[in-house]
Amino acid sequence: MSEISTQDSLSRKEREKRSRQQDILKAARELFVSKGFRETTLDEIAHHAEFGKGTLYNYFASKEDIFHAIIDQSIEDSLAIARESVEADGGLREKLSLLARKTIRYIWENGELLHAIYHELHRAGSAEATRFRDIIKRASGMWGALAGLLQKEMNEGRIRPCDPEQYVILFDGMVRGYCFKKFALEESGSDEEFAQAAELIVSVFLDGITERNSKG
Amino acid sequence: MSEISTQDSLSRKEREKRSRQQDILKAARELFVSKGFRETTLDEIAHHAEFGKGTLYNYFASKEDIFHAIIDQSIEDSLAIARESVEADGGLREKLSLLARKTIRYIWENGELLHAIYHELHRAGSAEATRFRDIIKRASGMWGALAGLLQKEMNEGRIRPCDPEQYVILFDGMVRGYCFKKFALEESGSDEEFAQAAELIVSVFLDGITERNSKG
Amino acid sequence: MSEISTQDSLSRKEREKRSRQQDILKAARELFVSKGFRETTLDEIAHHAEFGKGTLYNYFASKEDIFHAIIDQSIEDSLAIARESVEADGGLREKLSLLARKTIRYIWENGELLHAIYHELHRAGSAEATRFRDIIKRASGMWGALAGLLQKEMNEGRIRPCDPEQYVILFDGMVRGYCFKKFALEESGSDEEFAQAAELIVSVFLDGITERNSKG
Amino acid sequence: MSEISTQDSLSRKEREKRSRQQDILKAARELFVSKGFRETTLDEIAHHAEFGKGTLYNYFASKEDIFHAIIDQSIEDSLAIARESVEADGGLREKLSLLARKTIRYIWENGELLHAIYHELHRAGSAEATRFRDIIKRASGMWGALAGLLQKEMNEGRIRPCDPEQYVILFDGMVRGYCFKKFALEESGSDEEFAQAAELIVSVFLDGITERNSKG
DNA sequence: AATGAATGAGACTTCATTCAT
DNA sequence: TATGAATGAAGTCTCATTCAT
Repeated sequence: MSEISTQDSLSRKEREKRSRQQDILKAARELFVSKGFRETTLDEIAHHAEFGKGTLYNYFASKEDIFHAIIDQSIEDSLAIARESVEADGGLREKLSLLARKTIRYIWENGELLHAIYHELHRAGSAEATRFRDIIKRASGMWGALAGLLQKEMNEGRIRPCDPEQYVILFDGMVRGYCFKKFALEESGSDEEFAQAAELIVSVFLDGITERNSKG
Repeated sequence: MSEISTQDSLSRKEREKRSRQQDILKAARELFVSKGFRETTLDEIAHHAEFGKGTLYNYFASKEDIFHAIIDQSIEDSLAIARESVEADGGLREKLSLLARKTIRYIWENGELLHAIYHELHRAGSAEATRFRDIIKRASGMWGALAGLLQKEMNEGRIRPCDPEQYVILFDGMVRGYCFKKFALEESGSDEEFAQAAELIVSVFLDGITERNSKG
Repeated sequence: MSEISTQDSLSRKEREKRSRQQDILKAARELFVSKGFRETTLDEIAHHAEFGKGTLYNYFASKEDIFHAIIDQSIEDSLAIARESVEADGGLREKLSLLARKTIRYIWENGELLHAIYHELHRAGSAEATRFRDIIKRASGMWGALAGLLQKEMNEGRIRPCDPEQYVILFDGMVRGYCFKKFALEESGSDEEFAQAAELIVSVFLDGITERNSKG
Repeated sequence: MSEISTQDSLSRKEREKRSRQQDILKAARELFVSKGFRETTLDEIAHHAEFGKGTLYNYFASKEDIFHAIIDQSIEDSLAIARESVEADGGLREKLSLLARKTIRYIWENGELLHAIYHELHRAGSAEATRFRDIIKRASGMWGALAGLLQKEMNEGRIRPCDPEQYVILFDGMVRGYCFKKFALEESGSDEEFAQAAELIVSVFLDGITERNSKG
């Protein structure tokens, strides 16, 4: 009995701990999204999370630790988007289109956070290489499912043979290129607009920009 | 005659000042490239430039000023690459190919700096918006020449009608997407490799990835 | 009951905060008195207050803020002296005499601080004019009570009609003139000496220096 | 001959040196008057004097030295004012009146400089005591002539017996008190206004503020 | 477990002074 | 003699982290 109660207690404690962690991450994420990592102070995070500053250190070892947890979350998000799109109904074009739309929207809503992540990843290139190398690998794996899809199409001769990962990278690049330019210069964006951009990207990706109207 | 000597003297001073500025920029650039802007201290810049800390302030008003000067340089570089590529001999495919190769190489050599710039531009989104908005505009203008090229092709019915700037953005996105993935994960890169990547990008951009062998 | 305990707790915190603020002000005041505002560094204040440098910023927003708090204290002191003297028993001569004695003593004990304040007020003449203009006005208001007293005497024909504030300024000038000269040149001063000076000042103020022995 | 020429040359050099010193002092004084001593940088002085920064060190050993030279000048000015007033035609009342007017005007025109001097003198109280003690003594001596005048009147029974220096201090205090209050709160001042204030001060000094109309 | 006052290293910037030309 | 580029000590302020309560 005491065991069970202890178990329960621990389990409850564990659950509560997770819950508090999530509260903190949520608060931190909101601030990172709007101000960037470097520019957000622990005081702000603590205040926004409605905890004492010291309390944060009961859940995370350092400010960086909080950030890494958020990076993990974000990678999960991206992986989910990729998975959902690949598993959606329809053919390649539809899946790519969905992926592009979802990605654009996600970047739109998390722009600054993604940028902060990007920054931190880069910065790590030299310093804590190993740790971050892993993170990047995981993030890259995000495109694995899509690469698999392309490989299948390739096998069936519907798209040109090539390293499918390369294709994925280029597709991703177009999406991000669009977002960077768009969000750097304009303040507003509508779903409709994003859908149009997604169509253009998919269209260029699949068909290129060369006109092939000819044909007698 | 005394005028000439005066002129010479002034000119020498001016030249020396420029030279020192370049020395400082070079040192700062190297540090920014390897550590990022925020992470580089004035002490480090001064030491690396082999000047006293105070001396830097005879040439630049602030740490930010140094950074802006470097951004300007980099934008000039990029504009030059775009211009050279557009004005090169050959057709659209050759020009795009050249542009891609040059850009990849430039990013390869200046990756961290470009990232630092990108970071700083983003960070400014809210604060000193106006100033940086201008910088981004200038940097974007970089693609104007290329857009003009596409417009011409469009007019002659050789590529699908669309906002040419959009096309440029997607092309640029693919180039940068390739670089990001490549340089984040690998330490080495050869000209040959870059050339292959450039070909792939141009090929996808112009023709898409869909196979069109068939056709009786 | 829990409310009361909460109240107590809050009150204790608040009281402690005030107490620490006073500790810091006391330390700062001592240094300002002996070295002047500009010449006192935050490190010195922190060390003398036996706090870490950063701790000061938990209580005051800036070095200037500390100084302003001290100015406020000093103005309160002066206002209190003026009020007490005016409300003291006795006629005009006795009140003025008391005021002079108290003021001399106060200046004697706080000379350098007052000077530092004076300096800072002056310095502000051009820059943060508005803020300091207010402080000066408040400090000037200090003489309002005395001016009222003179006005009453004037109404009753006992002193020559004139803007009573002007009179107050002149009286104050004599007191400060005495202090400046005295304290600049001599290191010691006794209550007796101060009382004599006060008598002389009041005597000149009320009767002038002209001999009117004549009579019969 | 060579001796004479050398003498001439030295003399010319000496004269030129003095002249340059005066140029520098003039420039520095103008800046000190408008910005205070601490707040004026050597760069500003050099630029305003139209000399190179290093050149200043050929004429003065330090920034402080420049300031001391200006203090000396200012003391000379004050001594001159005192002397002129005492030697002017008329009786005591006229002389005092002239002195008050001249002093008010001088303070009006050199307020910030005088304040800076006052500040520096005070600051020295503890540090370079000896040097400044001398300066203050000299400055005090400024009132010697006036004290002598009062002594004479005293001897002839026209003013109440007392240490004449004390009287001078009080007179001076009234003048400065008026100026402080006036200049701290108002931006403008006319000669007429100053003359009225001077009359009031002299009147209070000589006759006090007590009404003595009556007398049966 | 929760708190937030305390800490102090470290960042950027200023400016009087020096010294090679 | 005149110059001003170079210097670096010193100043104010920030903030991630610790620790006593």
